[in-house]
Amino acid sequence: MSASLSNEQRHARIWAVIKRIPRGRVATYGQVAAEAGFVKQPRLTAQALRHAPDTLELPWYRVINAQGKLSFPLDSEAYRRARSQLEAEGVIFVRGKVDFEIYRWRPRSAAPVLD
DNA sequence: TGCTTGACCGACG
DNA sequence: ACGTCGGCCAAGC
Repeated sequence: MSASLSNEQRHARIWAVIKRIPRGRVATYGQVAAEAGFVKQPRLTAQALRHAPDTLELPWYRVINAQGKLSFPLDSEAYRRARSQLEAEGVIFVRGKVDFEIYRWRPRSAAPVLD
């Protein structure tokens, strides 16, 4: 990816991807980063989320880690809010984990490859 | 400027 | 099913 991209631009691209995650689906930090053009940089997604203004009203709770779990302490307010939001959208947790086979967001490829 | 810290991830033991 | 380790890279101090 371009190295001359400002962090603000990076965050903006990541926020744009997060906004595309539909109700009742989830995406991993790594998936979001890759979708935004930053392969193998899941931490950029975490960072973009930390810096996201509330006014954006991002569906932050739809971004979970690659283990299918929420990246918050079980006893935290963030965990409770994210989990109840997801459950309200129909996402089922089994032993604290979400089943990617069912709930993973599968965006349509923007550039279909034909051979 | 250099070192530590993350809302992370995949490989390995 | 864990815990550890290295890779990753911007922020904060």
